[in-house]
Amino acid sequence: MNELTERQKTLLMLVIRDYIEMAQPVGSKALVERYHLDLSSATVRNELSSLDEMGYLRQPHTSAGRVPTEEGYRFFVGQMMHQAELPEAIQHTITHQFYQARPDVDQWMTLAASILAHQSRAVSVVTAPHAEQVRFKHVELISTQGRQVLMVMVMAGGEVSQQILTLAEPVSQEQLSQTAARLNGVLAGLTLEGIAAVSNRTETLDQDILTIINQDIQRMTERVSGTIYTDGLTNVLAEPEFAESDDARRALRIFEEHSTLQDLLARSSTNSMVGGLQVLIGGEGGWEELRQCSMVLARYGVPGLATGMLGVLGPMRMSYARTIPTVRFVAGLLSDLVNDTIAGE
Amino acid sequence: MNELTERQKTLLMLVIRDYIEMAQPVGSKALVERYHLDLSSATVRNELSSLDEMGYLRQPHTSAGRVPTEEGYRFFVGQMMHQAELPEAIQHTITHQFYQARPDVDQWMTLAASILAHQSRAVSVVTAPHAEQVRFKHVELISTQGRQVLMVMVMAGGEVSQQILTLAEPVSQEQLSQTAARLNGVLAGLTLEGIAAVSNRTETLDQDILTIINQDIQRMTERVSGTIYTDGLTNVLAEPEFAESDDARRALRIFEEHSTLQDLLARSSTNSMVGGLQVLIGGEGGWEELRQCSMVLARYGVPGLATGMLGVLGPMRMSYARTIPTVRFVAGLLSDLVNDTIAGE
DNA sequence: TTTAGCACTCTCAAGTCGAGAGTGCTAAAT
DNA sequence: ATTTAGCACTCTCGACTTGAGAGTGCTAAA
Repeated sequence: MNELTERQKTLLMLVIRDYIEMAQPVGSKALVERYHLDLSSATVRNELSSLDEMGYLRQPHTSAGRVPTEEGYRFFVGQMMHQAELPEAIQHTITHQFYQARPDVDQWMTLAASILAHQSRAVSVVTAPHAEQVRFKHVELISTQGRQVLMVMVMAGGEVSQQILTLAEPVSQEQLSQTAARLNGVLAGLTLEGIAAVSNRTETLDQDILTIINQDIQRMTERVSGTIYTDGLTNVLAEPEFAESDDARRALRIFEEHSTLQDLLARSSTNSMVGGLQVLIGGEGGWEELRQCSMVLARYGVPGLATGMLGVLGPMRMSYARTIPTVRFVAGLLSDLVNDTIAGE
Repeated sequence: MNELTERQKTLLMLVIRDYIEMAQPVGSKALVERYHLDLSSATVRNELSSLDEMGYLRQPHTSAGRVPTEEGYRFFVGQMMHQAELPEAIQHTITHQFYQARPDVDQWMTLAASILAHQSRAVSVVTAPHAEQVRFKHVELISTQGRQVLMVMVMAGGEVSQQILTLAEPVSQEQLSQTAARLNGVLAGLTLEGIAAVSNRTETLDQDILTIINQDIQRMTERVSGTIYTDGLTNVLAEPEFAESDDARRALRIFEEHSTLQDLLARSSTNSMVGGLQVLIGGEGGWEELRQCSMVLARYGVPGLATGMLGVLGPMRMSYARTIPTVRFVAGLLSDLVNDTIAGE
């Protein structure tokens, strides 16, 4: 495969930009007119023909305009990656929104998903920060009624798990508080193995709660990512490529079924570093249903302590120019938040 | 408007049932054949013509079959309401799913939404239980790093609110625990007014936290409903009436924008009692975007203490026969759960 | 009161057709 | 050696036509 000339590069960029905007095959004449090129349509035609042969463009049918191939998009994104920076005005707006949101992980995640969806006009996904090494920090037991107890457990990474327990017999709030205090003392900073090793024979109540805690931490340890937040599912419904084919419907279903989505993210996350951006074009990474889609993914957080992923899914001709800088910026912002609130212990 | 004869009722029910299933205008001949009626198509034609005049059916155009009007659907639902009961097998399956879920409100809500969406093959919505009278129960302060503190607050109704505080200066976990204990003592059982009246001059730390608690409880008091959970957004995408028109897209957007949805539910909830089912046909209640849709809504919980809503949104020709019993059953189930875990204090 | 028969209406899918957009190729121009 | 003009050719798309099919309302007979 030969190197591209400067002119070919420019032309290729123009074609793709145009196609992303118009969603229609772009022809030589239209191209010359719209961008006031100092070339005749015939010349452009020749160049497009070369780009076609080299695999960057293709024709939906003889004598239609050109449409980018996956390879074409890949080139486009490659060019875009370096330059694109989110306009300051938008940066400020976004920062401001986080600043005035209630300081709570759940709120932040919802907000991040919402911002990504709006900016990219596509579907967004954000996972809450999750620690590779789940570590006990604090447990609280709150009596609600007779034998019902609300247990709130906080992990070192900041993850919170709550559930409702039913005890064998009613216990007073004083007793519960004492139990919680004892457990907090014994379990502080322990991981799954550490907790499994603790044996506590003094009180049967402690023993019972300990079992629950153990199960809970096991569950959290086994999880590959934090809770998933999505937004913008309805954005892509307007896109022509999603109008009819039920490929689209299946693609969206993936985003509703969080378990599948978790697999998808887990698979992609193996080769993504915090700070780095990953663009999967045409369902790269072998996800059949997403063949017509692209994803822009990033990992955020503090490596080793707590990280999460965020990204955007859209049609292959999504606006990378808007999406890539936004994903990068929000990832940075969330990293800062994680760093400020959770890290540094 | 005259009374309907028995035969007209039967015919009307058949037409609607057929239309719900087939999504196509149903004609006299097809009706006779499909249901082996002991009538000629001409007779049926006359009856349909009457039903047409009475406003239960209408023709999309001359010489097409009949389609139910909103009035028709209303009749259909009225008939259905009493008889329909969820098959025992399904009741067991659902109960079982709740039984083996993790005992946590968040899980229950997600599960309820998922079950409703699956059973009705439409969009579901569930709100977490919310108390009309928000009442303080317990607060916990957990130091995470330097000046960062995680505050977890539990209300009498079982609602939980958490957020991250940034203190003016670092405070030890001991101090935090003492503050929490003091506040728990003073605030126990108080509502918004009660808390506003408390003035606590002993410690500035207590004062600061108290302010936050006050704000937080205010926010929760002002809320009209608990957190919203939805599922099945992609279900209705397959429906023919949602295939093209962007009415559909706007309708779905309502379900993504939780703030709008909250208004919608609030408006509908005024005239709905716990235990009672409400069916809104054709966007009754003046919601323009939902003109082509129907909703089946129910309120669950313990009146006066904590209640929530749940329901299903679908095209007007959704399967009421499946949806109504499911909504009713799940509402009952959630009521029991609320009753078991939260009430009886 | 019900039914058979009939003329009529309207939709829908298939087929036809011309305009328009785009291409590739060739030969002339720079 | 490039670039450009010109031209024949191809393919899509919307407009239009047409015939089959489904359904209706009406009338007259059972």
